[in-house]
Amino acid sequence: MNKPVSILQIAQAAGVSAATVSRVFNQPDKVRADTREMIIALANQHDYQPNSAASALRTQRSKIIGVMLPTFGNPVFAECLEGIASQAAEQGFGVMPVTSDYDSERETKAINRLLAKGVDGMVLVLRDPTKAPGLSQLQKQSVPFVLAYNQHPKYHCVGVDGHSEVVRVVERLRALGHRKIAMISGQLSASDRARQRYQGYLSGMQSANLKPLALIEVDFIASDMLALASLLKQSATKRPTALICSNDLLAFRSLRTATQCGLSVPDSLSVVGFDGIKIGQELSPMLTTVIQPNHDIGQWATTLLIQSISGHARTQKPVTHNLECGFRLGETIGSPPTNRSHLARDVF
Amino acid sequence: MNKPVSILQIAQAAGVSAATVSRVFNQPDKVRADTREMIIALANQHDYQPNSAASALRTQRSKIIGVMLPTFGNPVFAECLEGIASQAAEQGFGVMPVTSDYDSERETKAINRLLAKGVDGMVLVLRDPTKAPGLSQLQKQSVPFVLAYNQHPKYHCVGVDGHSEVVRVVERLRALGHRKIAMISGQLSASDRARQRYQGYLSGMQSANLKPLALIEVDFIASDMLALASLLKQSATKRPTALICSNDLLAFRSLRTATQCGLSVPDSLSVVGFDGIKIGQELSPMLTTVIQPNHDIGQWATTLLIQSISGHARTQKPVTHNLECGFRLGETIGSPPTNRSHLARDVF
DNA sequence: CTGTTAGCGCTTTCAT
DNA sequence: ATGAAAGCGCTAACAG
Repeated sequence: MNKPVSILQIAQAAGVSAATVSRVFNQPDKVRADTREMIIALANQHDYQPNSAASALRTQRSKIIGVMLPTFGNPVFAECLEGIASQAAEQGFGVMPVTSDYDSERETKAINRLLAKGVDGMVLVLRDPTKAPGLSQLQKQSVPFVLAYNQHPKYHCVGVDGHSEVVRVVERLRALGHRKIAMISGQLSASDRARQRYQGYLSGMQSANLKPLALIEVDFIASDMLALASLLKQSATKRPTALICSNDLLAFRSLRTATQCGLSVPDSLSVVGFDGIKIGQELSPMLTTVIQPNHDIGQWATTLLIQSISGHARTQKPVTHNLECGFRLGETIGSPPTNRSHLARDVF
Repeated sequence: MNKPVSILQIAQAAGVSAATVSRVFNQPDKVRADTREMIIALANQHDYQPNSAASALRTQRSKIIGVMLPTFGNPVFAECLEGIASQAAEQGFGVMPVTSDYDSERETKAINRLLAKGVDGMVLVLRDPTKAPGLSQLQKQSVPFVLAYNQHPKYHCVGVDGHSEVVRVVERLRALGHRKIAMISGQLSASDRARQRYQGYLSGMQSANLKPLALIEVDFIASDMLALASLLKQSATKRPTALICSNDLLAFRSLRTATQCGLSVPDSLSVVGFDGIKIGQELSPMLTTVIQPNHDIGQWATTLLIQSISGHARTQKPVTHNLECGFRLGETIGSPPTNRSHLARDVF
């Protein structure tokens, strides 16, 4: 239980005052080169590290960024967190993440825990930015924050334009010849992302001059894909030929459901995901999906946040960054079965 | 930029000393009930939160736990982190995670960053506990730590007994009739977990009176599964009938490789994973795998760590907890193809 | 049960 | 370029 070295010991060993040692770490140019190097050498030699609590107390900055995500289990957020953490580390910040499990009440509690830990700012992935009580708390205490994957004109946001991405997916499917394109989503009420993607589906269908089909809304937690199953069990002329999934996890489930219904992908059903989580490309068939730049979203959000914290452009206007998505052309989409080939298959 | 309320303001508002307010938060029973409640009311009313930096400075405890993982992207560690974070939160601790990306040098740097942030202790997932330079640093500064998923007699460890779990897998496969059972793994040199599992394979084969096949060692980062592919392309009588994968990610790849080689699973090849990541059960075929209690591993490690931090049983002997694994009987294993059915297929 | 007192280690004017 | 001094907000003896 040996005590760590303090700035004073280094100062004494160097024959200077504590102030000088402090400057070496915080404003190196204000110290003559040779003294600086001597002090650095001494510091290394003694394993000296400035005490973060003392520095935080004095400067009123913890150099810690709070992060709230729905869960670490979804690779989307895990990758995002990686982006946040690496960018933060680069700038000398640590990261303190908490999860809300997609639950509004927990969001509020989580934000408060972060606040109690004295974070300098937060990156938040909210269920719904229009009704998040925690935010007012942040504003009252004027703690900077940036939303990730959310959209809201009044706050800093970093994410993707889910709307137009889904429009493009519809276009692609249309180009392949699909006309009966359905969408499956988690509960729309549970996230603005899901709503945005669904809106994209509607617009896309309209632009493509196709009739949108009823949304298949499933409880994300429960693994019941019954609605989809009963849809897929309809005759080939009635069921959709393509399915747009609001996220990759749902796409995996849909793939499995299709298999269980005896439909082969992509011959009898095309499936497209949204998220681009890496595991999708390891599977057979490889998932076709919209690839979100999760890591970059985290990085950008962090950069933006640290700018806010540092006070550059204070009382700045809210900024929204929508990053470009990629597209993985996997093995789960193809042309829709024609009547002929369909009949042929039945005969066979 | 309104200043947060300090303990002094609450004290004045309540007509007591700062010490009393402090006691309300730290040793509530030492304060008369009515004064305590009055103070709590006042604190809430003013949104008072004890300043964590000040408290950390004074007590020399940050109430933050450092966590080092290879990556957040692997659901195994993401789930573990969730366990750590929830347990930590329960005990009033925050968590500060960093990733090492399976790289020894980064491990050392990451540990130092955590140290610089003044964490009270760490949960570590190391590449190899026998040669981790960072650990000596921790011991020198007597910062408590617990290893997760690693095994080492000299340190606190929480994990699973990969050895005997794999032995059991071999037994299962043997019971199904398999005799040519191969194992595929990431680089053994890259983790003691991989080595432990491989040893389990060897023991298991020996006990089952089977001849172990050469380990298929793949570079985990590169996606080359060539070695496996060439093995699977051999004639049915030469190639293995079952494949034990050292982790689930490898299992997914193996499944894909098998498909690409024209082998159907489980008819022509049985595949077993290790990890039990959740997505495995959403796929078709559902992955058969050993389920590690990742969340519990995180929880236990954290509990143990906080005990060490709190100084209960100081200079205690190192403890190792190996938690029980589960088993998911998915759709990727079955009896090996018999000669008869094999010939039949060839003829067809 | 409550108050007084003395710092925890660092940063930052303000001098020199 | 460097030093002296004050104090960030809180907690833990020690008194009473």
